[in-house]
Amino acid sequence: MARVSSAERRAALVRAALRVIDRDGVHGATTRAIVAEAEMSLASFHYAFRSRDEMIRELIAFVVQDEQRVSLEALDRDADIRSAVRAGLQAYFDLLKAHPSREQAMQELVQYSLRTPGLEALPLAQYASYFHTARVLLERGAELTGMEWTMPIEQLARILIAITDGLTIAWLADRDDVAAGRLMDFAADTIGALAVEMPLAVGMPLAVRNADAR
Amino acid sequence: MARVSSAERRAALVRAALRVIDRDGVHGATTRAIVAEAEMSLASFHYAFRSRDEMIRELIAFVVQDEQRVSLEALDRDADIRSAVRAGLQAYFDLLKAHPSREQAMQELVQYSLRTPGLEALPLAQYASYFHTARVLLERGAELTGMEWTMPIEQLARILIAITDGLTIAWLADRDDVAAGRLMDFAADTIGALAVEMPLAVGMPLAVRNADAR
DNA sequence: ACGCGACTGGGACGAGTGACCCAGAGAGAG
DNA sequence: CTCTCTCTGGGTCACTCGTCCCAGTCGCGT
Repeated sequence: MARVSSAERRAALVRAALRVIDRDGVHGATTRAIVAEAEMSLASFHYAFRSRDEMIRELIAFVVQDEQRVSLEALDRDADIRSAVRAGLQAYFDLLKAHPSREQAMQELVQYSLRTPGLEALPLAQYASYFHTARVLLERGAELTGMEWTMPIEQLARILIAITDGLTIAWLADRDDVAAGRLMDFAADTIGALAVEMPLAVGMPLAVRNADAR
Repeated sequence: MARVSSAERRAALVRAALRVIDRDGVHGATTRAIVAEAEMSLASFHYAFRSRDEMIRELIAFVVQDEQRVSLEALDRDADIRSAVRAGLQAYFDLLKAHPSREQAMQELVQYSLRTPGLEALPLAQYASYFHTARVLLERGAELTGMEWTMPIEQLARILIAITDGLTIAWLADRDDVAAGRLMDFAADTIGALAVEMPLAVGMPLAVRNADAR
């Protein structure tokens, strides 16, 4: 094995652990499975990390940051807010269909953290990040379509995350694409109905504003 | 240990396993932990069950049946459908607050089954049962308040379950009672708005037509 | 070029794990 | 009462787990 810095090794181990978790679940992410995936020796693991939990902690931080990045990139700019929300949900759902075990792993990580002494605080941060991301998405979506929300955006963000989570679990259980589609339709209709046209600013017609919003 | 029938022993072990899972999670439900909780010997476990997985299988069947019973008993008969839905959600949320780890365990069981060869089909049955229960609750709720649903009840049931699951995960992560309350308010408003007064009718043509529409 | 210290590989340890086995206890049938 | 068959207790097996140790190695600064 080539000699690399401890920091690089930590990152490589976290990436390898993610692949293992994706494939075999959190339970299957043993130190041996991880170092095998990373093609390292067991000793390298404990040279880079004090313990497995320390690695899990770093892994969760990485995942949270990564999810935030991905979903912010996926923001769609559709004609109306209802379509924008629907497209956003569809984008997530396509991701779920493409990598079901990855999304399942995210939920497993929450469960695992909640059960593991010393890691109880991580889910709080994880969900704070989710809510923040949802909030940013909703804000940008409204901005791009010239609308504004009639409900505090924190509440909207929580609704969106709840529906996304619920959609995920149910779909993982029964893989019913049609039902998932209907659920997303409903969510988009409902959330879309909570936006109203932004009052016209002085000297700024709607068409212009829409054009600028790109 | 007293001599009891194999069937009783199976039931006792399942109940003990549920207590262990409630306390320590699915991961902590080892055969030894379960027999210790049930105050039996390890041999009794493998006399009653061929394997741990066989016990888990029976446990999930028991849990699904039990949840259905409990939620059907909790049906409230409030003045209007919106309040009825809100009260139902609150009843569930109170249960969640009283036994957080039990609801977490239910989700862990889904994740575990999805990851365990031979148990992949169980979540499908579990969610079919959830949807059925939600459906019955919605039907009875509408009936008691003299309303009828303007959306196919299967879709409504899935919405209700999704929101409940999403509510559960988020609350388990951040324990924000106020936000959970607002989410339930929103769900009740939204779902309540999908019911209309049942037309008084000799022979009730609309209701009959709706019933046929299945 | 060379020594030092960061890094690696293989092996080992102790605690658990699910599964299994067998001698024997004891309740119920005859 | 005695026989039979279900059920029990304790012990054991093979295996996996996280963690640790130590001899050796190789890059880097001097």
